[in-house]
Amino acid sequence: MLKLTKKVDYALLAMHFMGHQDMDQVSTIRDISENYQIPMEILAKVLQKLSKKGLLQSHHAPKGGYTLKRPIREISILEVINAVEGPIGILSCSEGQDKVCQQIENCDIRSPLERIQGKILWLLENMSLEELSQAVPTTGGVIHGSFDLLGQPRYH
Amino acid sequence: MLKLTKKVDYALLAMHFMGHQDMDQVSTIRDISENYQIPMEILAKVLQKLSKKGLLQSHHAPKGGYTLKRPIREISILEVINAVEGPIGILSCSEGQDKVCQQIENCDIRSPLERIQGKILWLLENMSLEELSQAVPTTGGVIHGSFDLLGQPRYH
DNA sequence: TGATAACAGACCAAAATGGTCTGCGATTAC
DNA sequence: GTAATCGCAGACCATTTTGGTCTGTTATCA
Repeated sequence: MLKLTKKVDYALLAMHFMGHQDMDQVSTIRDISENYQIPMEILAKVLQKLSKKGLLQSHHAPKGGYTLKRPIREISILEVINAVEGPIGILSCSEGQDKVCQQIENCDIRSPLERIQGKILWLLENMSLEELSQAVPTTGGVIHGSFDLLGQPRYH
Repeated sequence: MLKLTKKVDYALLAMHFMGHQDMDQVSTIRDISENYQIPMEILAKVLQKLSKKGLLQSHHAPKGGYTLKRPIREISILEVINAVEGPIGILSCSEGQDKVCQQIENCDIRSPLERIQGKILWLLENMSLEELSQAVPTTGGVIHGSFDLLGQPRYH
């Protein structure tokens, strides 16, 4: 229920891993899977998807591996999710066009839920992988009068 | 992936249904399931959970059924979700305490993801069931200089 | 006291998810 | 040129989650 999949977790970890190396340094599946204890085969598939979607550059050869195609600050969480799981929809009726939702004609709550969904997507789209590296500030340091998108105070 | 379950859909629809009747008018499972084409048995369980959590008042007797315990404007989407599915966590490692996440010790992305989760919960907590009834404005009518929590314009 | 409503839980089927296995294709160091 | 090292591809399977069914019980009231 409203949960990210393991594959997304793995993708985020892998991207994060590569983001903390030189742009031109290759990382192999083995490197990453050993670092995070992720099964190699499944990580392989995840990285394949990421490279198909243009987030990674693959280089198959000895001494090959993957590199980032863009710096992590230019890649959003949403892009990663979309790459490995396809477009997301929180509505249970938003999946296949073939199957028809039984409730659709009487469903008066659809459009408001879509608004919520839009906001969630907005959140994910506007958080970059770079921010995944930033620890959350613990004490003090608020910037007076400055608030983020959810009305929470910004920190120095 | 990041999707609401049918049970939550059913719960929201049922609450919405009851919200548009007099507070003291009872609705039966049959009423609601017929209105939305929802299987009776499963709707029954959903409503049971809602009444156990104190969102509904049940009255079992002939001419009995369910009534809302509070007006819908005082009930958040999050409350409904929590009632039927339990507390939500977008992290795939946030489930059971018994199972240990393989990546936990090297997981450097946990706390940022928890921030995202917090924001999503905030969204769901701050949208009431009443808002589920409000259609989204289509054209014009923006209030100049007024924006909602996501920086989107407010409407008249 | 029996009809009508909710309550309870075992049970099952389908789908999503996480993971394994097996083999192929590309590149390059030697 | 060829063998080692890397990614690519897809069939396959086990587990978990989800959606739904079935059977029977309990409470209330006309």
